[in-house]
Amino acid sequence: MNPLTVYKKLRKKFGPQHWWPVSQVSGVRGQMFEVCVGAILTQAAAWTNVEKAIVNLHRARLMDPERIAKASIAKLKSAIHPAGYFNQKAKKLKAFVRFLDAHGGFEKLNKMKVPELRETLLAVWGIGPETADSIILYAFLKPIFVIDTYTKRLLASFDIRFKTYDEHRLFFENRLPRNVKMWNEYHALIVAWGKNKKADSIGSTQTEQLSLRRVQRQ
DNA sequence: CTCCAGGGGGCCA
DNA sequence: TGGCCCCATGGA
Repeated sequence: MNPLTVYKKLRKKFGPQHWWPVSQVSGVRGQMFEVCVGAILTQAAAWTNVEKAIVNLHRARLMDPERIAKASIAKLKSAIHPAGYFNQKAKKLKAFVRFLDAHGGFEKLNKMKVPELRETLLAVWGIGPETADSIILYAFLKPIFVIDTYTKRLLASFDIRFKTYDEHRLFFENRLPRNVKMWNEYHALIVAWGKNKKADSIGSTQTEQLSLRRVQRQ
C-alpha cells in the first residue's frame, strides 16, 4: 500500500474537498479560532449540525475567545445546541479559550514546533489526538497527519492495522512528502471516501476492500 | 424505527 | 493499557 498512490487516486475520484470551511469574517486569527471551535464541535457529530452551531455562535457574537470566556454557560449551550453533546462541548470551549488566554493566544502558540504544540493541546481538557491534530493542521497550517475512524478503515482495507493513534499517524507521515496542503486534502479525501463507501451500503472488511479497489480502478 | 456522524473523558479491572 | 459506558442532535 503506497499512501501517495492512494492519495492521487482518491483526489482523482473525489476532487478538491474545500476543508476547512470558515466564515470570511474576522481575519486570520478569527479564522484560526473558528477552525478550533469547529474541530471541537465536530467531535462525533455530523458537520451539517456543526455548521448550524457555528452560525448560532456568530449570531450570538460568540465566535471570539474573549466573548466565549465571558458568556454564561447557558448562553453558550443554547448556541451550540445543534452540534449535540452541548453540555460537554460548552465546557470544552470554555476550557479552550482559557487555554488560549493562558498561553498568550495564537501568535505565541504559533511559535511552537509541532511536537510541543501537540503536547500543549493534548493537555487541554476536551482535546484528544484527532482534535489536536486537526487544530495543528487546519488552524496552524503545520504538518501533521490527522487520523480518524475512516483512516483506520482505509488502512484496514489493505489489511494494515495498528494499535495506537500515533502508529497510524506515523505510518502516513513517514511515507509521504512533508506537505501541509496535501495532508490537509488527504484527510478530507479519506472522509469523502468513507462517506461514499457508506452510501454504497457496506459493513464488512471485504466490502471495504471492494469499495477501495473500485476507487483505485477509476 | 434504527443507525451514526470530521471523539473524548471517566472508570475499573 | 484495554475495554466499556456516557455524552445528544438531526439527517438518512
